[in-house]
Amino acid sequence: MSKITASRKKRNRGYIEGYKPNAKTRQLLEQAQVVLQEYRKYWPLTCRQIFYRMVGAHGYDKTEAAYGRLCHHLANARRGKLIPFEAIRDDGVTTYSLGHFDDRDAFLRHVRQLGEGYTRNRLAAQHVHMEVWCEAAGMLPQLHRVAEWYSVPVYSSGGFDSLTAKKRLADRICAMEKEAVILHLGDYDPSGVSIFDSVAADVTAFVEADRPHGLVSVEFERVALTSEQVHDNDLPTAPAKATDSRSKTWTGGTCQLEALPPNVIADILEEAIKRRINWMQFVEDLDAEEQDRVMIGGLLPAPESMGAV
DNA sequence: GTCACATCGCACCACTGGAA
DNA sequence: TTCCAGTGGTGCGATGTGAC
Repeated sequence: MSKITASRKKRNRGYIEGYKPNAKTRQLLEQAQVVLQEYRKYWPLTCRQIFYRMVGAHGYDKTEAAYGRLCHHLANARRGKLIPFEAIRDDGVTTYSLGHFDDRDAFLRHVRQLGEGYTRNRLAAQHVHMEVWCEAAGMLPQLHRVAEWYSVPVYSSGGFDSLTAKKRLADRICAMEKEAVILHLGDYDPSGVSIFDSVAADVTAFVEADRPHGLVSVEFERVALTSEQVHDNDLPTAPAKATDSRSKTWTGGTCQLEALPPNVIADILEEAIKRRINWMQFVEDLDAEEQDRVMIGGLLPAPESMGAV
């Protein structure tokens, strides 16, 4: 019978108690903490965003090895409680939540909360339907915070490549029976631009084939990242990979979306949404929403009927 | 020569695990 | 602590293969 022996070094599991990084790592983590504090409002940041801010603000090496090193230390620092878990987003988890309740009172409380937080779909009466699609799934929470006020849904382009997702998008647009605008945020590189163009062509073809009438159309707007934004923000670029077949027709450098500071991305997106909004209609909807909320409040179960809340 | 289909290597991202 | 190779799922363009 073989004897199981402990390996020379065990991988970190759970929290790292008494985490004491060496001086060089400590300096790296301090820089990361500065970036996290600077953009506290935009948490959670992705590792890529922290990386690019460190490249820009602290002269950190812009290499894949340096990025890997940073990810490694950020993971340890979170296990070591030096950096809060909620500061960084690195998950790709898909969740199926259950619409189940502990008991009747829990259900009634839920209904009351829903009513109190009632929000109208502020896009429903607009002449144009909008959606935001982003290549980096980790940035969705930041983009959602901007788009939520306008009832603009945010999607990850992880599924943008999928034929099913493209058909579903076309179906949604046809069902809306009005103009649609897809605001896209992605890297400035041959693959990113090529995928954007092919998706735009594919969805447009589906919409044109299936639309109920000629007023239904779709426009794809590349909100970020553009060559102008790379230039205007003096972003760090890298040459296009020679191994990528699409690089042959590409001129100039490439740049990751995360190289743009979170506040700049938020401003760019908000400006793109605002440009399409009919403000008179928007204000009318806000007024109607308030009236709806009062009316719904009167229909909700009284707090005393739900036991202790 | 043309077409359809298959295959290949690549991109994306945040790790993970093993070795040094 | 650092480095390297690998993982997951999908679509891209380029190239190869076979049928007509």
